[in-house]
Amino acid sequence: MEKVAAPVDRRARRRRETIEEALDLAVELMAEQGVAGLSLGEIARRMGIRPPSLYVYFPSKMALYDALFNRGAAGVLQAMQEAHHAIADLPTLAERLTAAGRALARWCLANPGYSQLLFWRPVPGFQPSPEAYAPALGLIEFSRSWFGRLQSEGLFPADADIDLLLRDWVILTAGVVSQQLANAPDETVDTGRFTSALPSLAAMFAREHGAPPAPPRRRKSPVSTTVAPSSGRSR
Amino acid sequence: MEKVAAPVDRRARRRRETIEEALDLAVELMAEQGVAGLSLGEIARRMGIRPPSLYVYFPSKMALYDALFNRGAAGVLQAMQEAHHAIADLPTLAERLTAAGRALARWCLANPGYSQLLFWRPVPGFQPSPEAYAPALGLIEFSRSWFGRLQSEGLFPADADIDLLLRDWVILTAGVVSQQLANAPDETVDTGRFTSALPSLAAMFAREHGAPPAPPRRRKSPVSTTVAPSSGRSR
DNA sequence: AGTATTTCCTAATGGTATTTGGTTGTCCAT
DNA sequence: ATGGACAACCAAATACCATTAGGAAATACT
Repeated sequence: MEKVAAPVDRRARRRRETIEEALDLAVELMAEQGVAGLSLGEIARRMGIRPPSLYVYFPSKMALYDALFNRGAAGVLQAMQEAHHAIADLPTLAERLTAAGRALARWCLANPGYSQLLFWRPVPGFQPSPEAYAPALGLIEFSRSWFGRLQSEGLFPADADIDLLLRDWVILTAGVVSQQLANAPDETVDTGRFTSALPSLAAMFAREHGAPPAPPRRRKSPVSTTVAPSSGRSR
Repeated sequence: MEKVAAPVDRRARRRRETIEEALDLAVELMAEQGVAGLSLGEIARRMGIRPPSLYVYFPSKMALYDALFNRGAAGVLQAMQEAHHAIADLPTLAERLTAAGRALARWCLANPGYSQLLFWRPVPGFQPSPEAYAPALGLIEFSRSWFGRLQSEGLFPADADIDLLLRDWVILTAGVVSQQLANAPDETVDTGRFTSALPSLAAMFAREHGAPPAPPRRRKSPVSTTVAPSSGRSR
């Protein structure tokens, strides 16, 4: 009774590995064929097992979608958290918004399968379970606290309604990502015909909702400060 | 040989009616279950015929999707054209943009089945045929000419790039509709948590890209004119 | 009336998700 | 090491799906 150092079964480990393998293949398939193109049979085929054997690991296809939703949401959340280390150093509001939008767009274009599942509702009866939805809530909370920090730093007016700002910003980024994914999913973030609108959209949003840039001890604010290097400025 | 007055067969007429009936039922089904929930069997069941009989009217399910895409695109186009009769009378740029956005959102929320098919790409191998896509191009062209008219009227600066403006505006409206459809398709345009952002978004867009409102015969443009009741403006 | 065409059917094929029941192998305790 | 518990897998079967093939009935045209 001294087996000490193997408390967690090797079997449980192998099981988790198998589940991960199935999910990886599912993501691959979704990226190839879209969410609706996902088939348990094809996953099983690529794993070298028969379709019914997948039911050892997932009680239904919906459960697989649920796991995918969870993984996807966790993936975006992590990508955004990592991106924000660099973003926090950027000086202006417009630059930070642009960088955040680009980070999101980059992840979405790199993971179109996940993105469809997360942002559209392509599966008829599918509603993510609370556990699967948790990281999505985490992303919302993360974004909200980010906006809160921006407000604390004085980049948003102190009296602004953070939730309204966030709603509008989410709409903007959702529009960019949605259009890019639907119309030209193979373009890159840099050359994408919609993602390339991010700098000018962020600049617009910053001009509309940002706080005046730290009044530099003069009476009149300068006419032209250093804003983002955007192209399509009209005014 | 005097049958004169029946040039177009009654059979052709009945055929068209049957096709219309099938498409109507398909739209109904898409609205209920989403695009992926569409099944030829269910359409046939509701028509009172057997599934294979549908192949008399559509060579494949893709052809049915194609017809639906065509119908949907024609529907939005018509809705937007009709809406623009009233829109053209509105005084300010922001009001016109808001009204246009609301008209689009209204149609999309009323026709969620079509909307999914048109704006997302939920069907794995489906690419609309040129004929089916024609009215979608018509909508783009209609929007572009609308923006051109706005520019001629002086609501957009004369040197503005209409295509860039349109791209950004499309992104905005796509974001609103996409978020509303994905997260709360049952809310109305007026109470929708995303569609209700349209006025403020349109105002932001108008302030960013609109031409100054009819320079009142003074040398310097006034510092603070009567703009929309927004809170945080930076410049 | 006869003929061609349209419309609908039944039957069948191969795909899907899923359930059932059985077989093999792996692990653990005795 | 042997027996029992459990995991992983499979074959077979069900029910749905899109689709094809071939035939029967209705419809229109000559």
